[in-house]
Amino acid sequence: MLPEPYDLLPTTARQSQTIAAGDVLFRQGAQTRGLYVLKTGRVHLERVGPNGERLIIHRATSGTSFAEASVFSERYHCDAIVMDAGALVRIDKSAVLAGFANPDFARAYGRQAAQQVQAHRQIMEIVGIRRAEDRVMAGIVAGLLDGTVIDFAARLQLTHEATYRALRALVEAGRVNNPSRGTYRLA
Amino acid sequence: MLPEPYDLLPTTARQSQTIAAGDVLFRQGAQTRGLYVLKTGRVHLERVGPNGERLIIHRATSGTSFAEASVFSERYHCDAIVMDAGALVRIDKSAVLAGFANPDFARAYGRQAAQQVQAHRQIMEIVGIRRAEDRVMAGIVAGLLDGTVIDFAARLQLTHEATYRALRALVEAGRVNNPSRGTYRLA
DNA sequence: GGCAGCATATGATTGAAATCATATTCCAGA
DNA sequence: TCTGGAATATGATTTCAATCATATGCTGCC
Repeated sequence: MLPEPYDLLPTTARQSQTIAAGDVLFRQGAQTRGLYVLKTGRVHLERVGPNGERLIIHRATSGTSFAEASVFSERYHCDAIVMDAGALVRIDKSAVLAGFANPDFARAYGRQAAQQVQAHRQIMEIVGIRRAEDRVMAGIVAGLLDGTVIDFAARLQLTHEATYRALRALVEAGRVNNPSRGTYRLA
Repeated sequence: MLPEPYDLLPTTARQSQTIAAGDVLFRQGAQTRGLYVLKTGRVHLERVGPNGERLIIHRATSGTSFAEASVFSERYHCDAIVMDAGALVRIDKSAVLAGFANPDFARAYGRQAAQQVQAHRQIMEIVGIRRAEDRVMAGIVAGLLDGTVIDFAARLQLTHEATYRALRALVEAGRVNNPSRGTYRLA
């Protein structure tokens, strides 16, 4: 099943496909066809700067959508390159645009987008905290430590080593519990 | 005038007010009334963690909206505290929800939100670059250096000193031009 | 015109996270 | 059951951005 809000669009709007490493989904300047929901694999969005510098705009991971803004644009403004093989669903631009005439879809879209913006703002606030220990603490308070410590570290823009050290310091300070190897929660 | 997409809502949905430092716009747990567009001043959104830790969720600045997700929620999930005096417009939750029945508003909302998500993702990618010089270069390529260097540094989550040094290094490496004091562009 | 405040700019020092290295535990799968 | 890979964990060293300090140019305003 597709994640919200795209599950509300007609099934005819979806095109599933498998992707192989190195595949190019679209290129900067190409006519937009729609957005993508990545089921598995990894996709990088890259833009080439005026002087040829390659700049990674976004790394899409399993279960997330990307190129949403292309729905409102004539041309893609970056390249989409498959890093790891997987599968995805393309969702037609026209179906999304038409979907906004359906208040249920529109509200679901709005809710989803607003929550995503909120989450991004919060992560950016947390990433702005300089001290690794404070950053890790804030990350835990924000509930960002759900999967592995390594994933958590990546979200915090810290190395996993620095994150492990900060976690240990927090445990030693009694601010965090470490009931078992690899699990941490607020004290 | 209100920024997109809220300019499309009936004027009856807006309530302007001035705000003083220390004012509390809403508290965590309070019934949601709507979102806010900040005209001038500064507002912090803060959440209190389970053990009483104060965590800044977001710093709203002039010309931006905040608490958009409250429209889809019964209760505010954070406190909104005025840091610097200014003025804002509150936009009724019910008017926004009703607005989604208008495809023009819905699409404008969708476009605005999608672009914001895109911008956030890009900034997060850039902030993830470790070397100050590379980060500053990426920031310039992304067009983030429009205002002052100090603002630019804040967006990059760097100190302005580190940013000035990186800029000078880039100028010396011939990758960036510094036509006049305080102005930098790609070489 | 002079002063206050801010952005720009750079030097010196410090500190903390990155990096490099290594060991252990856990789990999946041959 | 053995093996390989990944996550967890921590030590040693290095690097580079933060911090502290200071100077200058620019602008607004009294």
